[in-house]
Amino acid sequence: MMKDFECTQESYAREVLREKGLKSTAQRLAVVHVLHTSGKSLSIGEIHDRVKDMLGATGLATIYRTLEMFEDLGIVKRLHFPDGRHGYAFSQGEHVHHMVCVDCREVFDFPECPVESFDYASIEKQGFRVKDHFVQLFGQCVKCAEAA
Amino acid sequence: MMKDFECTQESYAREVLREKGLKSTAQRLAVVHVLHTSGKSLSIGEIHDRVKDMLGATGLATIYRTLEMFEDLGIVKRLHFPDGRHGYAFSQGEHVHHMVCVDCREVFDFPECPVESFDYASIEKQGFRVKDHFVQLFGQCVKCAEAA
DNA sequence: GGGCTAATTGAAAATCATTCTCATTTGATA
DNA sequence: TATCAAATGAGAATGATTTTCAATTAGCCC
Repeated sequence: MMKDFECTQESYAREVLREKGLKSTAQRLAVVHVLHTSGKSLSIGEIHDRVKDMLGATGLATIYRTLEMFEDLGIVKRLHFPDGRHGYAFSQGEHVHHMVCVDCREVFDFPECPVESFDYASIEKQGFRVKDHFVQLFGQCVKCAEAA
Repeated sequence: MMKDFECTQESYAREVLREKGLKSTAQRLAVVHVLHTSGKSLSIGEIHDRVKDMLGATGLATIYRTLEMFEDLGIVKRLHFPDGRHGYAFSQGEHVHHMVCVDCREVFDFPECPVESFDYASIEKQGFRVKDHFVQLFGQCVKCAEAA
């Protein structure tokens, strides 16, 4: 049973999945849909709930499996919150960092990478080879600032 | 019972604790000692094991409580690994970021902050007020590169 | 369109991580 | 040294994540 909530992001996901020989299941597309339409980052539980709203009974394990796979594929980005919890946000594969409103958890992208232009000289002097980086800004968005 | 494994880092911790009216217990100082002497970041379980080696029976909950407190006090830094696990590393309060060897988990500091010099203009145009940031580099250290 | 097959899923159990509770112990202060 | 709030240990409780396995389904070939 394949629902018709198709949009650009879902087509993109289908594409990536097919390239890797993975199946475009209703559950996987629903996860993309939920993340994409929400605008803000969501917890596993929130994603699970919304997918259940769309599809009916859905296993929590499937959500975990899907998100892990999507993270590997670069379709979603896992965010680390200061309190240790995780959030997930849609991400179309480009190199983007995120700033998260600590109040409403909405996610804003910023495409300029502060680390990319950074001079690694002192680090590489120590022989450390940088392969990846994680950057995330925390703060308050306009709406939450006004509400306060 | 107060063991005598005192060093600069433990004195520093004592200081911070006293300033806040908190007690310098054997367990707390042992956590500082373990993190400081290890050089690399440790998981909660590793810290627990090493503290037990020093002090004998110690509750895991105490380790959790201590690390949370130390993080608030700026004495330890919690690291987020790509696989979702957490590591803890000693940090003497200054603004420092970390690069972590993904093989041996050793932690290296880099005091220059790539985000500090970053131009927030495009972000602040959106009204987002940045309050904090998390930056972490992943890569391979000399030793692990040579071993490979 | 129907059948085949490997990939995927749901449900529940298992595991692992974290927090809570509360009786007991201990560090700091006088 | 006595006092007392703060801190601890042990284990239970909770929460998060992973595993297992039988049942289902997407993608493919005809």
